Amino acid sequence: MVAVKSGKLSASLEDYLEAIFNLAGESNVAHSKDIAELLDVSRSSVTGALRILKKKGLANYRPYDSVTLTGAGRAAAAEVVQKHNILKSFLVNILGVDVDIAQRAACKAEHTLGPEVIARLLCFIEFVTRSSKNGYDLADEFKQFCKNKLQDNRV
Amino acid sequence: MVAVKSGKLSASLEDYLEAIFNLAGESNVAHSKDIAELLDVSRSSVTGALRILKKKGLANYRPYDSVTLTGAGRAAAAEVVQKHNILKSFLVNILGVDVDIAQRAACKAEHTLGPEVIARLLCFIEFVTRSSKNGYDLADEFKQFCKNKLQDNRV
DNA sequence: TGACAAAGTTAGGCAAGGCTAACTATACTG
DNA sequence: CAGTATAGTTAGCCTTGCCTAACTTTGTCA
Repeated sequence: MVAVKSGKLSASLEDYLEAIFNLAGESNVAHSKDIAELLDVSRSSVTGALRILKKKGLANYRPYDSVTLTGAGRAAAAEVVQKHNILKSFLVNILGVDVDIAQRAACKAEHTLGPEVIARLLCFIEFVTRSSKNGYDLADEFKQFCKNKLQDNRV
Repeated sequence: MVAVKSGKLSASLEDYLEAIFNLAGESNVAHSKDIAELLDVSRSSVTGALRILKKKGLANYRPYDSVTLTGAGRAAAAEVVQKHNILKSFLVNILGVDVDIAQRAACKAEHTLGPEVIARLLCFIEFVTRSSKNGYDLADEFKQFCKNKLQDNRV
């Protein structure tokens, strides 16, 4: 019974997980300092978060050492990252939202949308991809449509 | 200079505004008790929130009296409500998400998505409506596509 | 090898937002 | 009009999550 699914994680903790996941990459380890910089947070806040993640069985952490994620931690992080990517892809590739704005929006919404919504969003992306292969470029059609509309309304 | 645009509101305060707006309806007034019930929060939390909304010039509030929104408050609330409705409409009518799940998702995401994203989402809804008038029922096509997909993945 | 810089931790504090319990005001009803 | 139920408020507390300042550990290099 290693990986207790201890309830939902806060948005903040998910951010830390995501940061560690992204920083770790191949090497598998992340450093407090980099986490702090990535999340724009003080080093002491990182220390606090790591202790909580450890307690929840999501991170391997010992004072003054670098961090790795446990299996459960990696799974949880991967889920968040996946949500992020799906959201961003939808926003950029289908809605045509500016990349930076989409990035920021995805960073927030990734914590609020449940699996049902994310699954359908992913499905929708596939649907659009499929239809573009079949000769109907929905995203592009929409971009045209949207350009006029948004122009009218000065948004 | 009545309506100071005093920075962004927290998700919590937006929830209170939205609740008051929805409860007020025609009558224009809302009662603490109903706000508390709607938001599933204690009455004392409502009192605290109302004092803040008053301070921000968003609510007309006097102890032991019912609440109304100021012009600025109504505008801010309407914006949140609009985001909510756009999101919910997208989730239900295009993605085919279950109504209750969509409702809950919209309640959260309404606080995190900026005007650029919302504007495009609205535009997308119009786009889909338009194309259905032109004989291509995109939402329905997607529902078919999705049904198979999601079945396969047991989501 | 020892001194210094960089990384990490600890202590203490703050703000937001929620809670319960106890109190006050209001309003309804006999 | 008195008494009680209901609505609203206040006081005091808790949790989350962040901060700064001061301290400790680690690692590097002269």
